Amino acid sequence: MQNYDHQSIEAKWRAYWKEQKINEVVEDTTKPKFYVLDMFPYPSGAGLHVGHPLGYIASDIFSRYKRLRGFNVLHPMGFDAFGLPTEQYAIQTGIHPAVSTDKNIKRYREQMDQLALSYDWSREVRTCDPKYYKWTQWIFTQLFDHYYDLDEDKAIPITALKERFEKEGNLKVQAAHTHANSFDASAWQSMTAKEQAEVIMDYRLAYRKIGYVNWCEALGTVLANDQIKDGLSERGAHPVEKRAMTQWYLRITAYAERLLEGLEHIDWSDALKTMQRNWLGRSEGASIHFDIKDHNAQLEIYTTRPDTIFGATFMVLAPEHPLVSQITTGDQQGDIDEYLDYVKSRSERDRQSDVKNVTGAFTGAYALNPFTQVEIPIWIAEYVLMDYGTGAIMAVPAGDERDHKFAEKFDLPIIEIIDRTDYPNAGIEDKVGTMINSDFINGKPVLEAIAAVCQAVEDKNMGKRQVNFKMRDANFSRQRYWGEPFPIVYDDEDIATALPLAELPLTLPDSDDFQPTAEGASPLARVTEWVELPDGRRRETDTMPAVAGSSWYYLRYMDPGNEDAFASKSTIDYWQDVDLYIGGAEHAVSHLMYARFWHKFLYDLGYLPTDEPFQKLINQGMIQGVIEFIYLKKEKTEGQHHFICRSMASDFDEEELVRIPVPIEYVSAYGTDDSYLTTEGIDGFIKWSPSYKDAIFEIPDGTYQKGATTVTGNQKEFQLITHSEVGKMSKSKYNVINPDDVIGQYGTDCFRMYEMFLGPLESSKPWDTNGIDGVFKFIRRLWRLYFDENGTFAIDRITPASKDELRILHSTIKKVQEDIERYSFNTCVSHFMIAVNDLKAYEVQKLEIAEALVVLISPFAPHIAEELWHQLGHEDSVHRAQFPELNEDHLKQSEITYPVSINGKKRTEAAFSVDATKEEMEAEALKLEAVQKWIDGKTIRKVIIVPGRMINIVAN
RNA sequence: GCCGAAGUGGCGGAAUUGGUAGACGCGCUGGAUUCAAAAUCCAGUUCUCGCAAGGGAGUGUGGGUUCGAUUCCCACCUUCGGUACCA
Repeated sequence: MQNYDHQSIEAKWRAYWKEQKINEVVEDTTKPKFYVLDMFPYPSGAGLHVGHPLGYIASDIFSRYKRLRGFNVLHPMGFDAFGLPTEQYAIQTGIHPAVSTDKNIKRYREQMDQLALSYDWSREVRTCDPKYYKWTQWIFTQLFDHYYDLDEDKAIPITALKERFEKEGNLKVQAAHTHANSFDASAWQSMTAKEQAEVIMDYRLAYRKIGYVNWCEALGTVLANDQIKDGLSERGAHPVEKRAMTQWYLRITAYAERLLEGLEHIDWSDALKTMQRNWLGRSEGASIHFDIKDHNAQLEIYTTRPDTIFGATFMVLAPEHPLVSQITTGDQQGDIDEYLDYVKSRSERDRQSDVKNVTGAFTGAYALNPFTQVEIPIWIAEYVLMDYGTGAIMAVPAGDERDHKFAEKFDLPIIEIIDRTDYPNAGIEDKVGTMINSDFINGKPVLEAIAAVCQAVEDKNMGKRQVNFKMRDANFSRQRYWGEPFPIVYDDEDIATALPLAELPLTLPDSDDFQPTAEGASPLARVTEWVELPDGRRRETDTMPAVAGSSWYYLRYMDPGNEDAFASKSTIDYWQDVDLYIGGAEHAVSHLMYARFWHKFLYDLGYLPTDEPFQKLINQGMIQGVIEFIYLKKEKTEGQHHFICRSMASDFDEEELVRIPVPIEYVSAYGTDDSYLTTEGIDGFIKWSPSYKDAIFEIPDGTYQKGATTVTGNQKEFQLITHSEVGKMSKSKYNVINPDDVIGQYGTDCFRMYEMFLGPLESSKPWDTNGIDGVFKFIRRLWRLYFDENGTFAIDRITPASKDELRILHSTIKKVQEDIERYSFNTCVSHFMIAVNDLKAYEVQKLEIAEALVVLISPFAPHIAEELWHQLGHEDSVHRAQFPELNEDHLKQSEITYPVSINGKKRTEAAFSVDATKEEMEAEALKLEAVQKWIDGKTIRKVIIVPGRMINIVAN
């Protein structure tokens, strides 16, 4: 009997598809479009592991399915090729990032091809390619040359803003900005060019300002907030400190409201939307001005609880607040200076790791409650952050937990302002209860009180209602080599200008020194012939972060070769936006937020027809690995490392042992509860890690050292039990499973179907090769449906399919179609198994059934489907076929078997004709022997019959 | 702490609108085929009582709604993910 030979068949069809350019797609207005996108990978040196392809396979199945349904499908892939790891690798090895990037991409490409992912590679993009980053730079120049007008609620050219300043100053301009002062037309006209440039800078959507940045000394660069974990750099776990630097920023906050609102109209998971909402962190409240006793300056605070103003017993400024130096009194100067020193000495990590500890110092100054003129002492404390709100708060110990702790520690008064006797379970920050001790709002419920105070604040000109967002403008500067250079030059007055399109791309100059300079400037600063222009101007030396290139790559796929635009109007009008986007949840905030921001910006400029880039988004789960550890005693035995069996670990205190990860190839029964090392496994481990070559390995029955066993018990085989843990697949845990190995053994079709069969796309699960045999068997069984026992292709082309065969086929069509549409690929695989198991009852398959089944399965197992399709006599590819049409008539049955329950518990079954009436069924059901037995001696209260579903008899 | 998701056999998981809980696969048990093995095929497999027929229990825990709850409501527990002095 001829068995399915995946090696030769898969290779044959991959070559055929390549030659036929079957995956290339062009705009075709006669067909509806569908855009399926994967998050493009960062090509790391490690290659793909079995976890990466999960999303790629799912999106590929969906793409192939949509093609069979007559859609013109755009399904591209590219590489997010700028970034820190490649540069770190270059620093360590001297290999130029461009060289290692090329090599890594080549490897990724091979692995992806092996998975038979139907990407149109003629559309590949790489963010590090000058032809690509020309347009990344161009979008940056557009951000630089626009500001956000709040009246128009969109981005407007800076030239229009200059004209308004010329005519009327900035008094009436409603715009997103960071400029502190107001000026009229004459003030504007009397400014120097440099002063004007500085004002304009504060309005640009891409702007420069001094900011406190996360500086990582060891990496020599600024890090974004999401590159920091627990106060240490995500990469390398180096300490991070705050440092003031002039940096480029993108004014994403201008789009905060639209980024929030847009979430209402896209089909993303609630979990993801909530994450974005939390990140945006919208809050409604009021900003209120407090006079300062004996000072001209006013103190502006932001609060979400203006109703609690009569309970404000002290004010707190952030230590960096500019007023601190002005208002501190002579006798408090010492305290304040001491506290500021303390704050400076604390790293980001200290601040985060001990939030319970309350600290602060008194300035000696007093603010005046704007309603009552009561004097309120002004303190400074770490817990108030300079870059949120106004960097200052009114502290209400009775209404805020942190304020309460602070008041207790420094013995400040606490005034109860809300009577919550009607709400015994409410917390002190809940917006329920009735105001007390609160002047004109006494007796009002909290929500009314908030409104009343807001109104009074505005009426009396003490401040205004205000909406705040937690999200900050993003730092867009990196002091690195391997990124897009900023298309910006400075003149001798340090006025920044963007390069015109004609001068783009500004290519990254070649260099072989990737270390940042001692002052923390980018390595580009060393390339003086590049930095210094002949006319005396100089270039920006920072580069853009990795998020730049990934914020718009999905648009470039529409028209990747275009040299005159990031994509032509006609291709954008055709492809519109992404219909389905699949990728990991690790990009839930930064990448997806930035892409949405850039998309909305380009929409404002009229380049895009829609204002959201990704209509449907799915986060695929992670495929985890099992990490195997062995226990090492911290204390050496007779100068030797001493490992012990897991079964002995409970005899020791936790502090006495360390867990050492072991590469999984040495472990027997890998992934099971009782995985262990044999003496061969130990030998392998020692060879791999020679520092343990003389180590002692102890099990309850004996020891193993330097190749010799001392077994005291009667155990036949030496088994050192390991400790298993599920975790991320990672090089450092030595638990990476390479898809190439699995594919080599089982074939791509099997691998694809097995990854889908593992479970729902969105849930994380550990990789387990054990189950793959089931899918492998299924594929061979599928193959055998088409061959007789002599291995000859055998299909009945004459006999029409029976009713039963048609029912099997059409129920499979129905289920597969429905399940693909709801991205439930694991259940599709089950349905295929059921179909093949059912059809096996027929010795020879009928043509009609055989053909439809091949098409149905082709998105999942493209190679075997293509082979069978050609064996069936087709010249063209199965991937150009049509999805079989569902005919519900074949699913209709003349009889339905009903479960019959008594009091909700199923007791028996009974078959009824589909057109039996309820009355007939009820009468028949009551006559059933099994029913009689259960209702004997009881009264029938009710009989419930749901047609097509079930029968329930209620009796007692 | 807050927000989100999820808890179903020995294991991965299924049950789409409240309607036969455990599809499909792994594993396991027994059998057929074979000189033997691989491969393949057949039967069984939630737990529990019982030789069987047939009972009882059962979807994290406790309650509720309903003729009927894995599904809806309330409270709690656990796990995972995100986030954190955000005023």
